[in-house]
Amino acid sequence: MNPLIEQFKKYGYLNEVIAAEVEKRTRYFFKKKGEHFLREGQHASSYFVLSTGLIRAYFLKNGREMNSWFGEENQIFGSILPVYTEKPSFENIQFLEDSEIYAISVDDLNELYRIYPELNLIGRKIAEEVCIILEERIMSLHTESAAERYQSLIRLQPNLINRINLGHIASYLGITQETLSRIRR
Amino acid sequence: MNPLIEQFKKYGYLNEVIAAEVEKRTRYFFKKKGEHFLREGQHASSYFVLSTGLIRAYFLKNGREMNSWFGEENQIFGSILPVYTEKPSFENIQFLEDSEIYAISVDDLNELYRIYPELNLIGRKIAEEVCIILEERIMSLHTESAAERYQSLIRLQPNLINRINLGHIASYLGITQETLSRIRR
DNA sequence: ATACGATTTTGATATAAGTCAAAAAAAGCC
DNA sequence: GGCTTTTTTTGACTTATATCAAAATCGTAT
Repeated sequence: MNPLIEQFKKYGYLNEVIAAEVEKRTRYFFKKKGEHFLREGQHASSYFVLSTGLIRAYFLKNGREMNSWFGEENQIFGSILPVYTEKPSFENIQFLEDSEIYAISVDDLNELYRIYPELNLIGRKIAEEVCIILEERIMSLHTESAAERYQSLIRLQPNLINRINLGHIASYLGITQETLSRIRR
Repeated sequence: MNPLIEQFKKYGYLNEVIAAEVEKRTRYFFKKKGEHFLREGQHASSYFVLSTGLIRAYFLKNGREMNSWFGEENQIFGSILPVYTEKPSFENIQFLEDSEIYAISVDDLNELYRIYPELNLIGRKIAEEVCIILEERIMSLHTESAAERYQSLIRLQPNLINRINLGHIASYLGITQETLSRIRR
């Protein structure tokens, strides 16, 4: 069973017919560290899962890269704007380690939502969970100091600290690398 | 047709049977300015729509109130945590003007999702739209200065500026009232 | 119109975090 | 192992925003 289907099953019952249809539309990729999966401006996008690897989403602000999120193994994710709307992505998705990805395109998924309406339960649950995660990030940015945001990241994604360099983490937290270095000390 | 059903219909097709079931479970409230609709710690919650009025969601941080969002007429909203999970709300919802509300409880809604699985399409679309709005707020908090966040608020919810006092807006932006006063000048 | 409470503005000073430059440390590479 | 490149830390100084206190303005009821 592919890891994408495994993730779907966490959110609700997926019968064998639909699972087979998802299987048929799942694409596997192997990507080297540094390669991109999605570029700013693209419309085509997917939900995807890493069976191994690490990923970051970033965008450009005044010519500088800023990280918007990181993804580890066995989580389902996608770029919100192109997955949930017709609008192009404003973010880029890049691999920080060699990675294996299982992905289903938005077009294929929308077709399945249409043919098998009961799949919308899983789609709803996923979007609802994304809301929870986004709200937690909003709270962190809204109410916490730089040092507190760093603590929150450690609490929510403890592995990241050892896999990602300081500059990437600082830009995710919305502070400079120098400030983060001072916080850590 | 009640305003809650009108909102649902924006997100997808709602047949007459389901519309009637929603109608049956919709509750109408009239609330005076200053009254609360939801208190921190409550589990019971709802999706709701104001036909007239204005609402704020706030929480306590170090004994101070901070506003997390504002709601105007003819938008659907709810408190994310109690609506999308079993967890109690960390926020309070209070009316800033006399308001008329049409609400459906999470329990009733979940029952309808179960009986009429096709309703999950609308539920998915709503949650997906919430994600878009939350992501926009994250971008604002993550990348913008206080003055830029104020501009973003004016762009996204231009009416609020005239209906809500400075202190409330400042706390929503994550700055002090004094700073906002200086930005405005 | 007047007086009261609520809201907004102003001023002086303090603090958190940013910037720029350079040094130190760590990771890759032949 | 020594050399290069990348990453992290340190230092000096600047800027954005917070804090505390007080004054000014606005809104509303009498």
